[in-house]
Amino acid sequence: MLALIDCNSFYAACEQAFRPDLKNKPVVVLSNNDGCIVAANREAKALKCLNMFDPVFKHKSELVKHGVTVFSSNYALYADMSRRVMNILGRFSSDIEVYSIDEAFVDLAGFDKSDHTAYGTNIRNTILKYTGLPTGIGIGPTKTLAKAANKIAKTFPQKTAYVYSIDSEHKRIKALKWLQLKDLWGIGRRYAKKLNRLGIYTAYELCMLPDDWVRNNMTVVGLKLKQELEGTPCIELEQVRPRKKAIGTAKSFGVKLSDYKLISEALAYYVAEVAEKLRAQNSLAEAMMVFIHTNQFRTKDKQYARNMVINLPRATCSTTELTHFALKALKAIYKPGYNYKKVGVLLAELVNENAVQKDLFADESADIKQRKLMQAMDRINLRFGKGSTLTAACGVRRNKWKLRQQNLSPRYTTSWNELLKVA
DNA sequence: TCTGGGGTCCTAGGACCC
DNA sequence: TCTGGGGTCCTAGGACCC
Repeated sequence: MLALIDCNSFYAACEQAFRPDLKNKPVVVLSNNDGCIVAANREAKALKCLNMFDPVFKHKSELVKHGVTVFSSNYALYADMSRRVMNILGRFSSDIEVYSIDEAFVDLAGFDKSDHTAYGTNIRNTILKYTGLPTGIGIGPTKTLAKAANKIAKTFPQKTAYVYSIDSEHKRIKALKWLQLKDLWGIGRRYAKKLNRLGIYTAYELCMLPDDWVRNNMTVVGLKLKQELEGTPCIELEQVRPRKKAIGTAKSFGVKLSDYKLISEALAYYVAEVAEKLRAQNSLAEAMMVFIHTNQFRTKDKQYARNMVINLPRATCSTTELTHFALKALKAIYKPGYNYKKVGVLLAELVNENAVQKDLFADESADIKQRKLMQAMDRINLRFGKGSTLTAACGVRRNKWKLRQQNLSPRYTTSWNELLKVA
């Protein structure tokens, strides 16, 4: 049996954990640049008028009217709270897959069958006690059924107390008949629509379809999903996160930008970010894509979007080397006279640093020096905070292009200067 | 005025190899 | 009239996840 532990309204709950005054009050969290609503707690969802991913400016008046507290995204806080939750899970089982920032699969093999729900409740109570974060826990024989059980746990809290286990054939059938296709893990908008047109609305009805049909119309991914719903595990627990195959970043500017120098400084900063992630997973990049575009929502503005792929002359993880090529690409695709909204970089063709063929004629001493420099930078930034050391190409005018974050909460758990004050 | 960001996997078809 | 057989690699597009 597998358990899926998932934090309820994770971002909003992280904010509330340090703001007891907001208990039982509506809270939403916004995307980068305070653009869209990306998280809402139960109280905020109950207002109905706040659609997830709607731009926040469309809801200004409702937010004020209902006294909703609004936060900018505080990823330093969420990442640290996530780490704490995962550490707690580690006490309960050594077989864990951290699936996303707010959920994890836990293998319950070896635990007493009759006690899965009690065990889940124990996990839930421990996380709540140590972090202040409420969770929902679903238990089932496959990942997909654990996901489904989780959905049931969260939908019927009065009946389940946020823990539900699909541990009998009877419960499995009942769950499948209740589960709407659109709520299934692995069924997105497209497939839901397609199946609905054929008169198929529940997970149970999906399972009634012949395997061949599912295979032909929904690829092997759909077939695996069906078999998982039937109780046959097809999706393995991935305890070790595989290395990423691509690492990218692209953030909208807080304001529209036209100036080449400013855009290049933002790009250099993003390159430093992705290069640090690249080194953290011991990979090198063999290719890079740089792109830039204007704001498609400003229909009156002239629009422009372009990208450029560069095959790097050799695999590298050096920020300075990557910056050099990124700026070269930007120079090639930048056109003056546009209001730009976003610039981004994607590192691709990532290879393990130990599996790379070296240049037979290269001067190794320069590489070693460069490697040490990067290690020093990474250590300084880890200890003294993001951006403590940067390349000169990043400039000193971050405030000209950085994210808009007007309702940012303190980094309560990761910065000495921002600790929670108790009066 | 203001509209997110970061990923993965699968398939079909074309180009190419021997 | 008849035109092989067995493969790999790449890409664009479509689907999905959080």
